[in-house]
Amino acid sequence: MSTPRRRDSARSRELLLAAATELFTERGFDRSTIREIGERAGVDPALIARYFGGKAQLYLATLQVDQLAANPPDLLEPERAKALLDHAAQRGPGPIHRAAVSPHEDPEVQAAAAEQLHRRLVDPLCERFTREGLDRPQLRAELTVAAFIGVSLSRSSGTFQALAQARTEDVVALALELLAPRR
Amino acid sequence: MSTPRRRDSARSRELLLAAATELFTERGFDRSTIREIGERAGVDPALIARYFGGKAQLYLATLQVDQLAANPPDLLEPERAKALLDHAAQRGPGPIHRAAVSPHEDPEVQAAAAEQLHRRLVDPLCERFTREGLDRPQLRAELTVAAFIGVSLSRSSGTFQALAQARTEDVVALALELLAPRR
DNA sequence: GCTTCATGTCATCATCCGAAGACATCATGT
DNA sequence: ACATGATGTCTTCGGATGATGACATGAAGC
Repeated sequence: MSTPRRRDSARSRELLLAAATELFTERGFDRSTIREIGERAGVDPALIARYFGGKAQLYLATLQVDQLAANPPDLLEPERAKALLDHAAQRGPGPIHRAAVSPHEDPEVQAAAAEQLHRRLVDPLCERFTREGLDRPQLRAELTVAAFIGVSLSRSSGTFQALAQARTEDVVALALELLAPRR
Repeated sequence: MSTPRRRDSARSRELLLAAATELFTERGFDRSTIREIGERAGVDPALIARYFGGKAQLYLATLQVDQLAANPPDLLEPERAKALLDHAAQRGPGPIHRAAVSPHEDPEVQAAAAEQLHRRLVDPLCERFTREGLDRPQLRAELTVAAFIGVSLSRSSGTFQALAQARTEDVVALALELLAPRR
């Protein structure tokens, strides 16, 4: 068995990354402090500067690891939509979702978030719409993703009671009924 | 003609309120500072404390004045939806919209925002759905408003190019095509 | 004119934050 | 064992922010 080393930079790095993902997910970038991140990770926050360069770079790192990473989800597939909403409901909306509605101050950071958002959500939808021969596929895709993100974020915000309390299956069913293009 | 008094608390109050509405709309509550508000209003920021009690209370005051105040908009009426999206595109999403996706830290403030959101957007839709005999009218209404807000906020964030650049009429038409309940 | 209160200006405080660096401690190679 | 670099801990700095109160100034009543 591998002896648990008392000092392990890789492990510290990952602990910080995981804690940062949690906090950025729960409260967003601005309201998360590197002290909180360090506390949750059980790692001194000064190491954030050493291993990532700073809070902004740590945020960029979390974007790369965000759980959407799996095969590109197609929002119009009920199982995928449900999985995404479930994930958001249980662990909060991902940093990428937040970036869609409240842009980051640093343009570089915002651009990175936008790139992830497109690659993982918009582009797959756009391809689907193109395949289906719908007009304005890009606009349709962005509109759909924006609406989906609005629902996902609103569900976590506590502002909409019925939306937050409804079972995910019901939300997905209703949303797809509304969002699915007319045949 | 009324002599413009060099000292006029009512005027100072309104200048602060107007400037605060602008800034909260542009950058949200957290990223707006009372110094910026005072600067834009041409009024000393210390007067915020005197006339409103503090930054949070000033925010509450802006919620009451938010431009949605006019007759309850029905999102499914194209003219109303276009007006709301146009307004958001030109002057930024209102503070109420932001509150739906990123809850305020202070529960009291958040509750006030939620109340406005329901009174002005959710409730009218819910009544409409009820009249039309649709099931789950409350859930439908919240879902629709959440989606609409996602679109509105995303349009202003610069994350979605096609969505931001498309003419408002086209966005509304496409959104209504997607959102309108099946007949 | 003088008083008195409303209104406005300014300086300062306490707090929080991200960043940086000094210093301590452990691991590893020789 | 020792030297050296990696890793971790702690303190401190500079800046920003909201709040507060002391003080100044104008307005209104007498």
